[in-house]
Amino acid sequence: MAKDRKIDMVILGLLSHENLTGYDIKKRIDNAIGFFWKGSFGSIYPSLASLTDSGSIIKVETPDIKDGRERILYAITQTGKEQLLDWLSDTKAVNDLKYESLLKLFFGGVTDCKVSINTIESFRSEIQSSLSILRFYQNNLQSDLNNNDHLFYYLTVSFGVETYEAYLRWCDFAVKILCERNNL
Amino acid sequence: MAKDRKIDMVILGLLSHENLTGYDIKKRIDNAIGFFWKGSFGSIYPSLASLTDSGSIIKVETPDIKDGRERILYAITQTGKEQLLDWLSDTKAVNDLKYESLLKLFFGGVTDCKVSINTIESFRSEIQSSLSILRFYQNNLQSDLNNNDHLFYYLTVSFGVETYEAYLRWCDFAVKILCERNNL
DNA sequence: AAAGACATGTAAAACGTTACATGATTGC
DNA sequence: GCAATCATGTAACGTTTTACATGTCTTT
Repeated sequence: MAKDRKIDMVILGLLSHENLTGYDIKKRIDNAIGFFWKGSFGSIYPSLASLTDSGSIIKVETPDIKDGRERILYAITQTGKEQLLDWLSDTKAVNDLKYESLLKLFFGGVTDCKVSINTIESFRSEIQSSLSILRFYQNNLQSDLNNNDHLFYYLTVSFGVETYEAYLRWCDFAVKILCERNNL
Repeated sequence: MAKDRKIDMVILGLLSHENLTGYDIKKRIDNAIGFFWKGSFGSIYPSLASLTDSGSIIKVETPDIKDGRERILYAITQTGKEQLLDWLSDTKAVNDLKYESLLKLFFGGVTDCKVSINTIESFRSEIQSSLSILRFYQNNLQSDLNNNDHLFYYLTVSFGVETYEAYLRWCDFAVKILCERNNL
């Protein structure tokens, strides 16, 4: 047990706030932590099954099954909480970047400079739209930092804002250098 | 063919600069692009084999085999160059972050605030040591930006410096907020 | 003599995504 | 009525890491 599959920890973490269905969990991942963590149904449902088997979470009855729609609500158990706390208190963490845009830029020397500029511009516009969303969240969260959950959400969103702003500064810098270089 | 396996593109890109062995490629990945891309021998050697099969690269003779050590030098072919250029000119790129430190922080509400501060401090020291190395590279590269390869290397390293500095600013900010909150 | 770097490669395991399969409900 | 969303789940596929296996050369 305790293979420490990361998706397990994500689910335990989310369930430590509130009871959720698999579908809810997917939405939470996409909305709240999507900019630094991903998760698909294909990994969520199997994880829910194995966490249930190991007693880290349990299925709870939904008192208001108003429709014929299947809906399985999960709750974290004491075992699950302990597992989560163990993971949280371990300072070692894997932080991994896979930036294909940078990879393309790194090899930009073999091709026309405009290709690299396109790569950067494409990256920039992607970041810009994500940044707008993050700023929106940041503003909303800022107004209620006394709520402990909001505080931690706010801190991670602030990480996103700070780094995305840095990305944009770098985009300006890189494009400027490339243009100067090629008299564009 | 042309499954566009990313490791294939990394190898083609590196070979577009100079002929290399699998072992060399591993070192280049670790040193030059390690902060935003990873690769292991277990993916490099199979990729070299399949790229050779598809005619994207070829084995070249090493004229100075001075020792009994096995050493296979690879070179990129015209086919390989075209493949690389196709990939480079495609603006769509997958940029993926997996930050376990942020994940832990996000769930920090369930545990003692000091645990979260430890997580951040651990992240900070990791970033700090990487940043020193990146700054060292940045300075070295800056002195010879007329070399085109150096220019693109410099740009990616600058990305690292800019973002790592942003990370550190955020660490200060986050720790400060958490301390204020808990009168630490 | 031993440790560590050089050098190639394979096999197993882990992990995750994509696509598929199924079906109900809600909003337009 | 139709599209979108809600909702769960499986299977195939692909990629990558880890560990193993083997052997040489260089430095201490």
